[in-house]
Amino acid sequence: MLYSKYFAPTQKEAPKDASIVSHSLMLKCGLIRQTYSGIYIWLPLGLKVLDKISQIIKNEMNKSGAINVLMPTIQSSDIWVESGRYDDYGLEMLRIKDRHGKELLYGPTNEEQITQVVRDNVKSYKDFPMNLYQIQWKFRDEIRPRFGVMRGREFLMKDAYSFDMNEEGAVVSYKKMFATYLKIFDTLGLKAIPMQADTGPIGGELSHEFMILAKTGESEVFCDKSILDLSFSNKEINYDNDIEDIFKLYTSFYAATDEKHDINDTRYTTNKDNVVNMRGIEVGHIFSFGDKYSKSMRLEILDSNGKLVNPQMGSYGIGVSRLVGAIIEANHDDKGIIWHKSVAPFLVMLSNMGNQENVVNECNNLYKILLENNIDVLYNNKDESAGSKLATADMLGFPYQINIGNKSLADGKLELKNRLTGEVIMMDIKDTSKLISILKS
RNA sequence: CGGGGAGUAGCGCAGUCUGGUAGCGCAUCUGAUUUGGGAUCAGAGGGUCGCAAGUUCGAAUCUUGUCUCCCCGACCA
Repeated sequence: MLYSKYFAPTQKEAPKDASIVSHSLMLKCGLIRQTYSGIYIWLPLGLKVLDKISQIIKNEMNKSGAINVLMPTIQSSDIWVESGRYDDYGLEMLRIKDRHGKELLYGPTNEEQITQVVRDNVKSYKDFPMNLYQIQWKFRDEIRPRFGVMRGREFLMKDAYSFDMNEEGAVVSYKKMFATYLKIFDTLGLKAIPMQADTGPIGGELSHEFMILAKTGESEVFCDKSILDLSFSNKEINYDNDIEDIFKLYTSFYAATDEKHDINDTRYTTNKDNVVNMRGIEVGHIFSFGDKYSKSMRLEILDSNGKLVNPQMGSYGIGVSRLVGAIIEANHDDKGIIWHKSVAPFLVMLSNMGNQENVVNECNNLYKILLENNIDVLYNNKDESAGSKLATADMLGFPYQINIGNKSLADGKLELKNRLTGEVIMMDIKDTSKLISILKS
């Protein structure tokens, strides 16, 4: 992609409204623009990140056996009346009337909707266990939206819902998601720590929040330092064998949110000195809440004895749009964003460090070769100063930067810079196969 | 909702106290010279000063009302 033909409105100075670094960088780098309080336009660069995160989540969810669906953003109030939450949910729920006076709402979550779908279409225990998920926009009319996309009112969320015939099954489904989440965050290059959490208005008992430790985090958390040393090490999960071990390992350490902090927990009392009090950004939350909705909404399934039972359910959320902010919050320096390869909007920023004919020709050539090799490259061919191009490249923070200028060309070289490590390699400009193998590694 | 701050060009700001024909930096456009850490010169475009009413010969500036945004708190992916 040619930077001059792309739509990435960057700016040197961030709007004064941005109070935290990720928000500021998202505005400066042209990822988002705000339209109203807590509501954002996703510009091309930001949308690319959103899509990449979504794709990673889908891949891992699919591997776990979950099935992708898509439910509408607008829901009927009827099912919420049925579950009893229409009155409970309060002002956070955006209520709308259509032309017939029918009461609708912009979904803040989808337990009711999914329960209805399963109720209307599943009759037998043979279809269970079942886990349905979607990635869809939600709206919660937050009291105070803030921190950019970290607490927007409209936000993109992955929400999954599991259905089991009994509690044992529900626990297995829960642990599956527990492991899947670890894998997802690991793939995104994040250390998200599962912590015992409050269940909130959704209700239930088994509940973990996945927290990214960051100074700007909204919640106070307590966690055993040792859990930070655990590495998921990119391995694939064997869903038949690994689930229990993974769950046991991660829950053997003390980790809890503020509300669940329990100084009498043995994991805490025996290991007090190792437990640190920090702040965290909640990027995922999993619940198991039994028959709360299956009962109130009369979802009944025939078991193997021919008896009708209310299935055990769980719900599992990941804040997809929030993750963009959280990832930046966790990965940046004073020059800009440092994207992890898995979610970087582009892999490479190619810059011509001069407008001399030979420099431009070499850059054009290399650009063509990179495209032919399916390298996701943004080519900054703008007529601006070399310093400006370098600063832009650092700010946008793609994993690699390739710079070609008279200086490097004098030796027939190009400069390959790793944004994360800062390491710079001078490479023979003709040795494109070596370059491509590095970029693809 | 309580407490605090702010609305002037795309972004950052000055001007408001003390009313007198709206300014600076960055960005944008044209031309030239440039290109290894946010270039230089010359020129250009861009504003109903958040909105409304009032006071006044005259309002960005004073008065009243109103809307919006941001920060701290209660709520949450």
